Amino acid sequence: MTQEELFKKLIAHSKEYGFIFPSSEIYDGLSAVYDYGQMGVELKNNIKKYWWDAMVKLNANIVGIDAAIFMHPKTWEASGHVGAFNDPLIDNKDSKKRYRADVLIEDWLAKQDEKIDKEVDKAAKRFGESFDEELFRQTNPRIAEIVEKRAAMHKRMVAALTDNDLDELKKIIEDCEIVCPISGTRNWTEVRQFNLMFETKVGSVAEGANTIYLRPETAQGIFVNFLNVQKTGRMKIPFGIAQIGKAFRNEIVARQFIFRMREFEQMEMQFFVRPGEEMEWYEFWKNFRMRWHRALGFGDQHYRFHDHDKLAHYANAAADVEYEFPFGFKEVEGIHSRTDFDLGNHQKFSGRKMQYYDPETNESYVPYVVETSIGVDRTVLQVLSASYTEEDLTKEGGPKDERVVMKFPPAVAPVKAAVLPLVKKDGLPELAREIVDSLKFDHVIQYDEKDSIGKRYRRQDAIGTPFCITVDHQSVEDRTVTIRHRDSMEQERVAIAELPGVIGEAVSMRKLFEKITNA
RNA sequence: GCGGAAAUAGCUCAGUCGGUAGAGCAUUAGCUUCCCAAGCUAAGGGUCGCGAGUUCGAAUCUCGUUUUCCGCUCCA
Repeated sequence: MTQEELFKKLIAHSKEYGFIFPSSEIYDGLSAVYDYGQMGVELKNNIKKYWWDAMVKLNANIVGIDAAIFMHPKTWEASGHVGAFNDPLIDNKDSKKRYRADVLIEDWLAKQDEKIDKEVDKAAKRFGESFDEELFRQTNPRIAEIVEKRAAMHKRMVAALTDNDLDELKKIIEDCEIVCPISGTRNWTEVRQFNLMFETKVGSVAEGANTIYLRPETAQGIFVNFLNVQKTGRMKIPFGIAQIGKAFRNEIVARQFIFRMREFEQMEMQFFVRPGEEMEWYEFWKNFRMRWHRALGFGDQHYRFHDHDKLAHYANAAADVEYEFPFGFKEVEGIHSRTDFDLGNHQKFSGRKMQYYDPETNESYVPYVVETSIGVDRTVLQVLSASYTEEDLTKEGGPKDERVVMKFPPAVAPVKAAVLPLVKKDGLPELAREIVDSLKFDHVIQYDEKDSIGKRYRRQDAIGTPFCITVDHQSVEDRTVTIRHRDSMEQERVAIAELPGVIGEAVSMRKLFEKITNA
């Protein structure tokens, strides 16, 4: 089976068993937006809990917050999001190259100047010493024509950029007969605005409401609260602030299932350090985060670091944690050394001091920041694709038999156990219900009495339930049951009284945390 | 965004030459009581992605459109 086929099967499986649905499917769906179903939400919540506890509980110097999605518009000026991503873009359909529409027009304007200079040069050669350049420029009809058209186009461009009139920009490109420098054709797409941030209005639209944005990253909610948390929590540097929340980016191309969505969830931690100590903390968090990933037990060889050569405007070091998806190694998490870029800019834009008084060094300074930023949805996809397993169970000479198993780590599995009466009579269902009641306060438990026991095991395999508790006739007599293990399909007999302890231990996140901290 | 492919029941798919929409699995109810799917009976479930056009008549032909997948492109 190719990786591509595997990925398609994973997407189909995710929908069929209630993990992930296309958004608004009855209306044909909405491109690159997905909903989590009854299984998906459990898996996702467990992954978030695994992250939150690993960051906030295991590290005494990290606390959490939950900032609003709406933020003051100035936030995005300070962060650099407003300025950097507002360009009108146009594609050439033949060369498939993308250009800034205003740059294309400006290049054309520059070319007109060159044309004029050429005419002047030609004339200068022709007339020799008697040549009056000024007079020539003013009187030559060919030059006059170029100058007039150039001026008209320039005026139109300025107006179009001011009014943000994208159709007019396209018309100017057509009227100037601008060709693609690579393909040499005039086969252009429409001009589009490439602003990554979603806009909305606050207050009455009629009374000149303010434009605000859906946050394109959660990090800024932490930076603007830096002083609040530091002061009220009596935090001493180095310390971190963690947050899980939604962010929104209007990607032009959003694809690969839930890998790149326009609405997505991030788990971010900003770690504030003394300037000059950022590189050792950068290394610390790279390693800590890698251990978090590897503790899930999917195989260390499927994870790697990718160090960035080209750095973003805010960073002085950056690395990705990549996982080997069916479609190749892809970024799941980023660890960035963000310097004092964000706090420094907020200080500049807000006029408030974003500084920390360090009692050890007796100095005030803007802290440096090391960020760990992981995509929740990408991690869900990572866990889904790592867990998806097809097994051939065909016995010698028997009929063909296969099963699909989601081999989730028990700690993140959506359903922890299913309680199954072997038959639907003789008091077995009643005893099974009693067992469900004894476990349901601590775990998500399913009860199923429909169809043969083998079929029920397969249904639980498909949603990755690690344990099936089977109630048989012996159970009624001696109050024991069998636990059937998902991966080995082997069974062991356990007293009903021991079930809460056995299941609780097996699905606990404790073992994962120990792997992270003991390394 | 460009190019290619696809879309029929929850899933996998069939549907001939344009002539009243089908199967298997799944689901629900009942029977069966069997520790690793596919035993029996019955039932429910379809705007054939959507919108136009051609036609006496369109799941089928044409155009447009939406969504998905693949390649390119993009991705602080």
